Amino acid sequence: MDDMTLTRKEKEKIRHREEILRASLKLFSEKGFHSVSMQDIAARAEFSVGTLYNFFQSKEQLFTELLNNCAEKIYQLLSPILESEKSEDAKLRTFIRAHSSLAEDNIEFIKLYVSEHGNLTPAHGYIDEQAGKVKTTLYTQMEDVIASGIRKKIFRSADPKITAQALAATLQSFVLESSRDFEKSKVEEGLVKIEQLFIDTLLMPEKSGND
Amino acid sequence: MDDMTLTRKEKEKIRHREEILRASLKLFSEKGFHSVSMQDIAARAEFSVGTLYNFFQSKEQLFTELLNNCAEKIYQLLSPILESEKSEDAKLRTFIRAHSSLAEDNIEFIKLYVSEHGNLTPAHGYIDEQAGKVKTTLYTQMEDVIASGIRKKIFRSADPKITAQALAATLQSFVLESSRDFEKSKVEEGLVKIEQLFIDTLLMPEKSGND
Amino acid sequence: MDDMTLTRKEKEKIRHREEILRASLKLFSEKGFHSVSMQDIAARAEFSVGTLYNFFQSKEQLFTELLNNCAEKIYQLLSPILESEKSEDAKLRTFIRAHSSLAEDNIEFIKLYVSEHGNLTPAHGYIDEQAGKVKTTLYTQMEDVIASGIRKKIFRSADPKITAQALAATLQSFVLESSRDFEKSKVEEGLVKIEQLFIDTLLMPEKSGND
Amino acid sequence: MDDMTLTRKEKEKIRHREEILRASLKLFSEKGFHSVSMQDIAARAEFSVGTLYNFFQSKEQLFTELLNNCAEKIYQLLSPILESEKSEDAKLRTFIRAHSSLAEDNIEFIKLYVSEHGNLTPAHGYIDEQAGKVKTTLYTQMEDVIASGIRKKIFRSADPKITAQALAATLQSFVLESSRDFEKSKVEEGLVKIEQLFIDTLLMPEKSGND
DNA sequence: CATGAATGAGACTTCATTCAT
DNA sequence: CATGAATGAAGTCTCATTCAT
Repeated sequence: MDDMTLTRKEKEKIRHREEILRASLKLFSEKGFHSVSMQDIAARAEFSVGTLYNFFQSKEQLFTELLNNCAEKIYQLLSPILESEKSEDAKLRTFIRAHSSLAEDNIEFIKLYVSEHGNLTPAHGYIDEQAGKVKTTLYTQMEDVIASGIRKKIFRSADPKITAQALAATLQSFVLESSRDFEKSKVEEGLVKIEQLFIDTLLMPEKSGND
Repeated sequence: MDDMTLTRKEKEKIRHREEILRASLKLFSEKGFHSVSMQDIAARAEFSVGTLYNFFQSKEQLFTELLNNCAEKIYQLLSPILESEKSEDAKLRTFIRAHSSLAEDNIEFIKLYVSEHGNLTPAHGYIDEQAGKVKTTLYTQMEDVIASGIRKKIFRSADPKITAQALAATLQSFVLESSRDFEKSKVEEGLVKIEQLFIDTLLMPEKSGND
Repeated sequence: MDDMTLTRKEKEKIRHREEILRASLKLFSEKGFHSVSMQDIAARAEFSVGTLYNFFQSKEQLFTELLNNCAEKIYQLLSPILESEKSEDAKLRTFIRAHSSLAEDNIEFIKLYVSEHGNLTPAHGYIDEQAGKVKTTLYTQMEDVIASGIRKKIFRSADPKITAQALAATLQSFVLESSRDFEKSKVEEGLVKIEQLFIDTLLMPEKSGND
Repeated sequence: MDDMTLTRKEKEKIRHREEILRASLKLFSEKGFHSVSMQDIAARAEFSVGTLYNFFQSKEQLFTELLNNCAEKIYQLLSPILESEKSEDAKLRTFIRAHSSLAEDNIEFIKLYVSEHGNLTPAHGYIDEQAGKVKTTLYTQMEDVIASGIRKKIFRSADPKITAQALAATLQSFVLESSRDFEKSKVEEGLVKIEQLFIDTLLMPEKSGND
């Protein structure tokens, strides 16, 4: 019982913390970092301002936490796909299609990420390591998959780095656009086209019969 | 004489306005909209705060003006290329390579545009019509060129909309990255690779000479 | 047994109270009243904030209590010296030398006392009666000793009040300075000089052996 | 005329700055640094809070400025006395008596200085150089005067450092006490007694007939 | 049109205090 | 008596904007 009491309190604390994070995410993704005040967050989370500071050292730290969560979720979704045991073209196809659920589940995360992307660019000094590392890691993994596919003659010769960047940029642009008014079927349709555009043209000509 | 005096005054007025815009652009592109104060701009432009308000109604309007200029310049550079009389593949190749000088000359514009891209998204209500229109127009023109190329069997079959978006996203991502520390030869090298990636693979197989 | 339990509990209560006071003293003397939060004290005392309020009505009351303890300790040390049966000059010499151990043992008390001396001046309304009374009492006792010494022709004629104030001010200034980095031998050396300065010159000329 | 206009504006600015300083001094000396808010100062100075920050970078800097002024004024009053061409005993007598006008004119300065003396002690890291330097300089000058007097056999042998410290502490204590309710005649009376206590007893016995 | 001192709303953050457990 | 999460008033400081000169 004593144990339970303790657990209950701790559970509450975690729940409260998550409520704050949820409220923050919503607001930040809607209006951007600078246009949301701690008072706004407090009001939306139905806590007092002071309580926010019992959980997070500062507004910036709260935002960073959010970014980290975002990056981590995306990483957990996408990285395993690129690290799987499938063939290179299958990996990339799955990778592309995974952006559908990513767009569906994490619209706010994506908005958040993009909403302050400018100000969080290395150029301005900000950007937290975690988010940056995730991005770099995913890019590298994409490159590796493409390079590996080329070595195995699954793909025709191309620059892996640029190809990875192009695919990533396209997907990001598409997902962001989709997040404006999400519609599952349309998104999947678009992703199929991206798949065709990138993967089919990458495949070696002799590898006929794709789709 | 009265006429001359007026003209001289007016010229000066225009020059002052441009000086303010130049100072603003520099600062906004360096630190982002919210981290630059009107006092900062006044100091950099070597005018008083009051003078800024003689030229622009508000900080936001000044920023919007800047965005418009940015969009307009980019439009003036890129649109003629897509509207020219060359063949579709030549247009796209030129279009892509034009991003080199774009990156060189308008690094600040680009940083500016991206730096507040999030907060200026339709979702937030901001974004000025002009900049939005430019983007839409360019996209449409790209689509048209691609569609036209496909119709003429210069390009193989592909979704023009998605292809345009992919190319645009890739170029934007690349130019932005290049703007961190610009180096002409590297940028051109990269653009050639983008050209290969997109154009060469779009070309009909019988069009020989693609890798 | 009930009695024992109660006593044990009460002993613990007192111990807890003293632990809080000890932690407070340390912090207040280091950083001053306004730069120490109840949270700081709670952390250092290894109690919760709420517990602090079970012992003390408010932060100010806690501080006042500390001042009282401080004054009381000093009083217990110094007053008996002035009230002893020795000759007047011996009393003053002992009084002066006692400031060595006072500086040694109560550096924190002294820092505390001085650290907020300004804000606790009658002019500001604060200062607790106890501490004020102690000061007044000691001053009066010093005066009395000096006056008595003069009456007995041990000391030459001088204004007892001013002399007492001068001696007190000098000692306070010296002890405070010593508390910055205490070194026993240096302190004692200084006190000897103060003794020479004040007592030897107070002694009647026929009292030989003064310098 | 153009010149006059400029001067008028600048004079106004200086006047405003001084008004803020005056208001701050009053409040700080009454309640101490931490118990006075910038709002308080703004209200008393009849300016807005923002205006305060047009003149001073921070609350602390405003306070420091005040301390500097204080220290400088005291230095300008006292240092010349110790540096004058008079005999050593005359210098010290004049020095002591000068504390009368010091107490009269600068009660607030003194309260200010003492009001936060604790928190501005080196121990806490604060204290501005200027004020510290003034104190050190005056102490050194006092020491020099005393040492010189001893060398010239005007004063009998004594430790110059401790004697200087004792005199300074006594005067400070006395002036502070006097500042509670200033009464010129009483203050001068007290200073005469301090003079007798310190100077007369310092004089060589054979130098009879003083006072 | 130029100036820049003045404004004051509003942002972030701290902390003494309370209260339910 | 112990706990510590929650509170919210209050403090410092910033900055877009105004207006008298």
